[in-house]
Amino acid sequence: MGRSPCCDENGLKKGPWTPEEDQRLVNYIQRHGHGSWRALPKLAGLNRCGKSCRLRWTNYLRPDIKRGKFSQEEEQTILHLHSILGNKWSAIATHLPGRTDNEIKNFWNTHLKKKLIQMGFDPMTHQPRTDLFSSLPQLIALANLRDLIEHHPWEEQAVRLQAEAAQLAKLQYLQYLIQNASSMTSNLNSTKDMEDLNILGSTHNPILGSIQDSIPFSHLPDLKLPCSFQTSMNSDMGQNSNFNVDTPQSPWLLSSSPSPPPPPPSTVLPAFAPVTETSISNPGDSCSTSSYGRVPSPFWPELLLEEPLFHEIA
DNA sequence: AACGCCACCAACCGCATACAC
DNA sequence: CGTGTATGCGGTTGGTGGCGT
Repeated sequence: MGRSPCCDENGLKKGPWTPEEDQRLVNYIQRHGHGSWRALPKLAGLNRCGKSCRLRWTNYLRPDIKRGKFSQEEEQTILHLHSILGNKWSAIATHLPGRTDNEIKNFWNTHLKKKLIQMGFDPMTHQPRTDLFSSLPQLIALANLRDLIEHHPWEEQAVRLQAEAAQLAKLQYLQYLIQNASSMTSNLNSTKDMEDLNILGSTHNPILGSIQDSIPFSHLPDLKLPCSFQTSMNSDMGQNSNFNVDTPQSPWLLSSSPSPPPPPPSTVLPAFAPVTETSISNPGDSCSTSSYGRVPSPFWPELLLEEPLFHEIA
């Protein structure tokens, strides 16, 4: 349990790498492999510590590194995995080929975290925040509406906004169901599931609620279900699943949503249940506390939960 | 043009874990 | 089994460039 000695004890160079240093490191590793990182700098003729060399290689020089902007798909994957794994950057990175944990961590801290906060979600829990500051974006949005409202009859505005919100909510939710249809087929096994899907057209949807009557479902544009989904819907009438439309957490994960939709009103349920210490496989890990341990909500898409990931969180 | 502010990201630091002896 | 070393990991820092004033 000892600690490795500090790198700069012997006047070793720190700071940004020069192209010459990069070239030396690449050349050496291509010829000999990295072997012992501690011995490598001397062998490669670098005035750096082994740790610095390792980081430079793994985060920058490795040939299989994918650089450039994160795609929408990658962004969703990170959001999804982070809601399950927390700040386990290396674990998240294993599901994003070519991306390093450092890169993902930076992307999270500079983009995704802010995005969630702006939307009023706690970036650590992925749940809607209830404190005063979290309400600021909504309050500002409301303030911006004031001007609009002052110049138009209030009722007319309210009805119009309500109608638009209802349309948007329905479209986005339906879109979500369709996009994840193939992965849900294993879970969509019951008449209950069928009912859950049909709830979009009912007048009892707790999400859409009373506005359903004023916005007939038939007003929505035609949306085609994937064949595989329709087939499974027609054939699967098995046992119950946990799929539940009453818990629509993290709706911004809709992949092609132009902008993240707001959290659904009136239905705020946990996206994941706290996990007890005993359910975590690695009790020695300081990150494996209940604050990090999470299980996915039934609402979350399953498509990214590959088998190795289940083992990680099991 | 000069300055300040801010976002981004490479690199560092320190702790935890794995493993050899 | 205890100790020391190597490596992995996550949090943080600091340099840099873009942008607005």
